[in-house]
Amino acid sequence: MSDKSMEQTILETAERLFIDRGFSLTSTTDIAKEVGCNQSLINYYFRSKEKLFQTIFKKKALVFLASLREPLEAHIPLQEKIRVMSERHFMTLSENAKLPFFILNEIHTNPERLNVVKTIITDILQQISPSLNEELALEIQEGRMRNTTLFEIFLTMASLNIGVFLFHPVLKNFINKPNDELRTLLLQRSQENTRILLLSLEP
Amino acid sequence: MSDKSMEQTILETAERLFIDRGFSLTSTTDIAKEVGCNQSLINYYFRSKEKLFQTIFKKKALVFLASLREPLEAHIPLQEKIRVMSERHFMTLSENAKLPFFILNEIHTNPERLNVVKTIITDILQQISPSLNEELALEIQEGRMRNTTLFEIFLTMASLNIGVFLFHPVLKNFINKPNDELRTLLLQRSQENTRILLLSLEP
DNA sequence: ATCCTATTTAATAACCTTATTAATAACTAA
DNA sequence: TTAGTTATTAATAAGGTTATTAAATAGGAT
Repeated sequence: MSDKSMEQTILETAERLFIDRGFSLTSTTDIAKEVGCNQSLINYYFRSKEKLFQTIFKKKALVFLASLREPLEAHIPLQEKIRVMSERHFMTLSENAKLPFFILNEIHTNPERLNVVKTIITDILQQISPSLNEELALEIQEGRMRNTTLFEIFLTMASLNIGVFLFHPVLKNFINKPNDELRTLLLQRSQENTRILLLSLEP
Repeated sequence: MSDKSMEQTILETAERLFIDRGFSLTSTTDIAKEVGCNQSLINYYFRSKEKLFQTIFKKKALVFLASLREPLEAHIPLQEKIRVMSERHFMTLSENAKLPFFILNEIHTNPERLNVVKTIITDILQQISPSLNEELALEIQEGRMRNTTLFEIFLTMASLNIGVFLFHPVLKNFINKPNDELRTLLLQRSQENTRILLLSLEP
């Protein structure tokens, strides 16, 4: 039972509850009840509910954006890079299906949280945006791609990929299929989203 | 001051606060404070916070899906119908930019709320789905459209259009432009989304 | 065993919540 | 004016929230 430290157990339980119900609907009492410990133990280890949450939020924001951090093979065409990015993006989301809503929700209820996300995104952009922008400019100039911006490409990708997971609770109710078929449908949607994204870039 | 009835004032204030902060982060005390009346007046008129909320939620769910209820000209090609739907959809969203998150959030925190939305969607589908499905089948058969489903078309449309508004708080931070330029960008995005949607249907 | 430290619990202060009750105030009709 | 509604407020019950304090317990080193 205590092969995992209490601190770790609290952290993991808090993670689960925060992601499921959000910051404001998760009380430290709930977490303690779930862990099976005294409520004050949470303050003992993490000082405050807010601090505990911040730890988790940062971590999850990183996971949420992880797919965009992974380096891309340098010598493949831009189109291929975008395909890889979109597929990776969708993959990370399938493995963390609850994150899109969680992140969006917490930013919405407390705009301060945006700073964490902003830092991560800015960081990523500094890494990849210069070279991608250059490649994009070339593709456009050579007439191999539509005149567009990295911003638009990311927005399309994010909208298509995140959409599936945000609407999941609603969609589930309109697709009366067993869970494993739903997973197949999900993978198909990754393909379809990538297809649409690339299509949108054609000149 | 009391040219509007107290009941109406409470309703409108509750509407605003609920949409901004959600059900759980809006207390009846907050509403009363904002209205400038006693907290128990809210229960006097609406019996409970829950009932007050339900009234508002139903109304807003209808608005949220209103664009899909508007009838389509019967004799235009399916492609044109889809274009009109997408543009209308985006338009309703721009006029109710906070609704996508509001609806999604409330469904998430209380899945019971899904029933309201489900009823409305089922209703809409019964109205439009048979004829659209027939037209779609024909277009596919004649090789004028890719083999797809109404479900996928709606999912793509919703993802692209709703995405813009869900990410708005984040996007605003990365576009350092004045608000009126932002509005222009928004309209452009409607065009772009429609373009992508129709592109995705080409054979 | 004892002391020391780290962990855990119990008790509680100082809030904030919603719904109910009873007491006023305002208005309306006879 | 008076009686009867309707609208509004004050007071409060019953519960929930987080953070703090002090007390209890456990484990290890001496």
